[in-house]
Amino acid sequence: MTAIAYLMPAASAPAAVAKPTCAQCSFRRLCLAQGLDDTALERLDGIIGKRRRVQRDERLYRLGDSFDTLYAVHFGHFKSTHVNHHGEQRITSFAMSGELLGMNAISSGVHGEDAIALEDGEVCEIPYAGLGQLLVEVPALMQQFHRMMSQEILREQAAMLFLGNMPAEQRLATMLLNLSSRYAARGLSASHFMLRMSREDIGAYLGLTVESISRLVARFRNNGWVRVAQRDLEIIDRGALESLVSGSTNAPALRAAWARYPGST
Amino acid sequence: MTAIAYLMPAASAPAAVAKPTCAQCSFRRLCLAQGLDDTALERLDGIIGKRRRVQRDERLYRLGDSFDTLYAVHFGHFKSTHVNHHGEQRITSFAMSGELLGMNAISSGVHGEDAIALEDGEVCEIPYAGLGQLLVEVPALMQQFHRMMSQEILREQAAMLFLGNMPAEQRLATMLLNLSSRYAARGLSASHFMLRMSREDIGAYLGLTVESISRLVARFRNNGWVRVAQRDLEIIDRGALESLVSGSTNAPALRAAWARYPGST
DNA sequence: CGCTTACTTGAGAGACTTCAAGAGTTGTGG
DNA sequence: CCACAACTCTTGAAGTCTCTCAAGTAAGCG
Repeated sequence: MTAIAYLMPAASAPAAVAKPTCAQCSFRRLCLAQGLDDTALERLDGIIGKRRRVQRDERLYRLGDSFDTLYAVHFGHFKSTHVNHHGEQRITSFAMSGELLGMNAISSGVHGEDAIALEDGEVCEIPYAGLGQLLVEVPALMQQFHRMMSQEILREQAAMLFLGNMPAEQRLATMLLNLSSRYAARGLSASHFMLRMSREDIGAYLGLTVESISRLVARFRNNGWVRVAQRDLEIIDRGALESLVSGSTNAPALRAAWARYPGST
Repeated sequence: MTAIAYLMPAASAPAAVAKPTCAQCSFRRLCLAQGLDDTALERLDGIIGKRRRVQRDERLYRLGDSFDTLYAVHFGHFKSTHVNHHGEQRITSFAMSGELLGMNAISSGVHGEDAIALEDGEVCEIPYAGLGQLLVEVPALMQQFHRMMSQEILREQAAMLFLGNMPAEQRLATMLLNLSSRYAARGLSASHFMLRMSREDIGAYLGLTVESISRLVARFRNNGWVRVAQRDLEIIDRGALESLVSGSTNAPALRAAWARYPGST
């Protein structure tokens, strides 16, 4: 699993982690801890149950599980999936370091999807009850929590826009640029990264078939826009991808939406 | 504008409204006020700026407007729209009584869409700063606010699922059933209601063209599933619509998602 | 090294869109 | 109250994009 190294900064790499804290975490400014002072950070650490290791393909929670804790991704990637009668999988989001999983279960108290690890990873367990208590006492934390919920709404809306609107080429370009900016926000390369998900997963997210994704990737490569070897992807001609996205159907809205996405540059 | 009467209960009908309060509001249990005791209700009323009348086609806010207040729909319908370079409109949601508008602007402080009245209506202005203050003091209100944000995420996800997945027929059926259950939750008929939006708006929401919507509506009518005269719609064969939605691609997830939607029966 | 899983590529079919008119409604001014 | 204009909606025919079906190839894993 060398792939993990891509998203695991040196600081948090050691196999035997002492007792990680939000204060030390390199993804602090992308997460709930954003904008908190030292005292507040300590209190947040206080309610975080534990850092939980998860293996590839392990489910963080399943459809129907009762909700009582939010998960902040420490490292690794996750997908949120729905499965239909035909056994087909549809993915509503991919989560990476600093992002929160489970917020959509607050209203009902029950998870409406599966959260599955795309690779070995680690999450911070944040008991929702404890968080609620802390929000009242730490206004900055409440503000940040609301920002993150709001951002999640924006994300889904941006996804709605491209699913309902864009031709396949633009959907893929949009996704690649989105991944790129999120990696950049994490101090990683914006132009060269590993796709953590299969072609099938990409299709399940973009509303396309595996075959279409495969053909699109080939086209992007043939056009000289990207260099691809399996899941290793390098963006060669970012401008081409950008103009593909923005020259088209509803680009302004989309770009505006993605621009507000956590981690965009 | 006789159409308004459909969503304006007798209690709130008088032209000269004295001083409406959350306590009196018939949509209380669908809105932020849900679960609050009398004292809390009064405090919520205290921060609500005013009830603002809006006319058909009026914009509650526009793309780029700075965000400082949330809007609760008192009566009337609204659409949230994005416009692209080509002048095409895409709709991310339709809002009706008791639903909150503007939550997606919390993260950036700027509205990323236009909210447009589909008919004359009224909204309650909820200053976000004041609300933040009150959330700290009224735990039940904070809980309810989080539930509403969470529900909004679920809504967009459900929309994502059908946009990326379902053929046109199922999208329309899903939307009609969703409207139906939301009206039912408001004490209105689940089987007979007015479509507040144009065919074009429906298309802009479902990711289809006006022509497709028109053909679909005709097909539904010819199949004896609905009776339609302009925007007056009556569901004749609910079972047919339901089996269309659930017999298909990703029904379970979708139904689960819609089931958690505010107002589902 | 063989098996399973993931990805690629081709050809034909189907669904929705686009383009083009035409019909029905609604609103307005004489 | 009617007539005309402006929308909104409907319907048809051709075109396009993506899917489905069907192999075939490459990679990962025991």
